[in-house]
Amino acid sequence: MTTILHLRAHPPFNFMSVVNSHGWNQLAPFTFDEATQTLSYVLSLKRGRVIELRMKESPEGLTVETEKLNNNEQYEVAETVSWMFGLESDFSAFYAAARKEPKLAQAIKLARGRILRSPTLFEDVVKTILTTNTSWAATKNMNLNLVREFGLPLPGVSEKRAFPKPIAIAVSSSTILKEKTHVGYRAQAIYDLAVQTAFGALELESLKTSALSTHDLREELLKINGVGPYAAANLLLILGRFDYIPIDSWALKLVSHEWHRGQPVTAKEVEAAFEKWNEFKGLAFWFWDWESTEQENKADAE
DNA sequence: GGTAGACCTGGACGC
DNA sequence: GCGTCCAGGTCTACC
Repeated sequence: MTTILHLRAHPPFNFMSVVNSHGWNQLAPFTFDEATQTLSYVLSLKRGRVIELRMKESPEGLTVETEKLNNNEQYEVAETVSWMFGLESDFSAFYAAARKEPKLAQAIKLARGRILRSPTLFEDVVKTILTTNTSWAATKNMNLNLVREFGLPLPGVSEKRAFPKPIAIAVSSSTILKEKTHVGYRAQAIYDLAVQTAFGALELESLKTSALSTHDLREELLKINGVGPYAAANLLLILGRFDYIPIDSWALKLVSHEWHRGQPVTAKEVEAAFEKWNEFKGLAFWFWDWESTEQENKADAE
């Protein structure tokens, strides 16, 4: 027996634009099946039951197929998936501002703007820390180790596991975390975050609906060990605040090729390039059509 | 406020 | 197969 939930999205909505909004779909416990265009996620419900969600596009939003659920569980899953996909988000103001910018035409056409989230901010902060100072391959590996070693298994399918609850990491130690997951020096930051979250010293999840200004919210994120300017900006994007740009080495390269003929640029020059987009700065950067510039450069070189 | 160096993993490369 | 080098953000100490 299965349960199928039909969830409506604030239009316009494009399922694949959310799935491909960043690399989260490649990080456990997410998996994406190209053949069926299905995004799966192993979810640990509040009462501890572990289920697998299989999400697909539908005419009005998306459908979620999972094991047979009771009414409370159905409500929890609907709320969780709505948060993960930002189903209630409205990007009309961004699209209006972007209408005259050819480099954002694709963003409007494909209803880009939503950024795939994890069910909890704890998971998104941990994953963001795992993206810092390393390659994408190492990020995927460290995250997979974390899920394998500390996540609860899906009943009957032990190789599929949910993302670890903070308490699962908090009752361990940073040394064990480091040994088992190969997260290196990041172990202390992840362990501290798990302890603070598990024992109530840090109300991380409340930041999802915080009334703080973006500046103050950023300050709160920067207080987390392991979260610097790049990670904070990335997390703000996930939280639906777009006033900051996550400037990493890749961002410097993109801006360098877009406006500075490949010459080295600084973070300030990246900021300056998107200054006019104000509260949509992060969105304009994230969904800018960088590819067309790369193609133009290639054509010029030939 | 700006800069240098340490932190750790994994991929690329040379032998 | 092994060793070396390098890329990648954050933090801390120092100027």
